[in-house]
Amino acid sequence: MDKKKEIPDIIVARLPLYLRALNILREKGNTTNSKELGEFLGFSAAQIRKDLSQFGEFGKQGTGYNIEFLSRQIETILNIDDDWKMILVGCGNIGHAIMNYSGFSRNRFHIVAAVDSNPELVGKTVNDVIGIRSIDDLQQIIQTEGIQIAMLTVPAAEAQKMAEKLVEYGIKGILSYAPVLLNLPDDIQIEYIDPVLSLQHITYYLK
Amino acid sequence: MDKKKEIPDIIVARLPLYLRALNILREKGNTTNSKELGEFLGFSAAQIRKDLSQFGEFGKQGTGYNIEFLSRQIETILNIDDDWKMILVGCGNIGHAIMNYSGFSRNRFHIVAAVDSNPELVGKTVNDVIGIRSIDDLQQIIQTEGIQIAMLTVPAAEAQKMAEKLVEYGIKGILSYAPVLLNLPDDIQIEYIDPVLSLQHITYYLK
DNA sequence: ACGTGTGAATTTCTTCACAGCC
DNA sequence: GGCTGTGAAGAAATTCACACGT
Repeated sequence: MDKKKEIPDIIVARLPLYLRALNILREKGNTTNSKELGEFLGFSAAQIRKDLSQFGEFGKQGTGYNIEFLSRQIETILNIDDDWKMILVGCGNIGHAIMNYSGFSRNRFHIVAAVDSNPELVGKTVNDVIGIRSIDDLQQIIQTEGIQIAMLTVPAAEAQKMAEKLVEYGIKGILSYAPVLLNLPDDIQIEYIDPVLSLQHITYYLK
Repeated sequence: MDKKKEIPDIIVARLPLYLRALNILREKGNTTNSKELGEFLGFSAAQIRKDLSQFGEFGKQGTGYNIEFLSRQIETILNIDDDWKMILVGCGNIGHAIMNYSGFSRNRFHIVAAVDSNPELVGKTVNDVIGIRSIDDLQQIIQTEGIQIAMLTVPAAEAQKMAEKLVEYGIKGILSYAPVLLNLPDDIQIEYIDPVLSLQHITYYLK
């Protein structure tokens, strides 16, 4: 969020979509172009070109973009050309679903630890891999494993306090499933997932 | 998406956030103002006023906004002043977590049916309320219950085909958890939830 | 005095259109 | 001929700043 802030966040947010499109287009050949990519994603060809040009010159006139090459470039830009360790904080319903979801590790995001404050859950193993540990071990886990990303699935009332602890222990990015706006230092990256907000957005257009 | 389209979608998308903030500010008094609301959400006071002014004059000079009144107004605008029925399509991990999540019905979004194509799941009851039914009953369920919203949690490869069926049977809004862009008629409202995209956005700013 | 609602100014984002290279 | 990368133009979103009602 420093030298990086030159590039508008709205553009950064589209890069993961480009990547996803490329992963599908890859099956149909080894090059693509801004028109095809745009049609696939519902953006204009010009926007695709402008966006990508912020980061370099990845295409060739007359030819378009080499899919493999462009994918690699975007992965590098997004810092996802290497593995990330994550900790899951809160092992209720959502937490369990997350532990059982293979999509994270398929994309190089690995849940290496899970904690919960409920003593009844501590010690249980989910998915043959992740053993739920006590929240008292939080600091130690984060620091010995060198974890930078947390997924927060605790009740709304506890989210702020827990997020502050995570930051204190060294977490730099939080994906929060709790329906509350977290108030944290500016250098902490936060993303929210709240399906109720999405539904409320949908219903505006219904009826 | 018709007469409504006068108002930019980017503004509509903020209304649910305003509502969420009001629900919390409610505990501290019965009026608020654009400055307080803005600080709470990280928006400018001017933006809050501009946004709300698109829909009416909800505030009073010198006083601000009555929280109860404003909440009701926003609920009406978003069409969430009444209950909505939803169907859950796909009862795997995410589907199960959704059935067990009370946040939907707390916000007047009720899962009234759940279907899956896996015969082993059909007949099972989750959360004492929802019995999983066969995907063959999809059309009949949607039409007899008059359901307009679906939550789609099937594998990526099946999402497009399933979404088309849902639309054919009368669904108007889809909240999709599948990591694929759905290609559907313009009058169908779609929102996506994909935590991997959120993580890839976070990592851009890390390291 | 306080704080809304709103035109006007400003900033940001998107599209246009074309020179230049494959 | 096809398609990129990019200044310039255009559109959209945000902020400013203030008249006006309470």
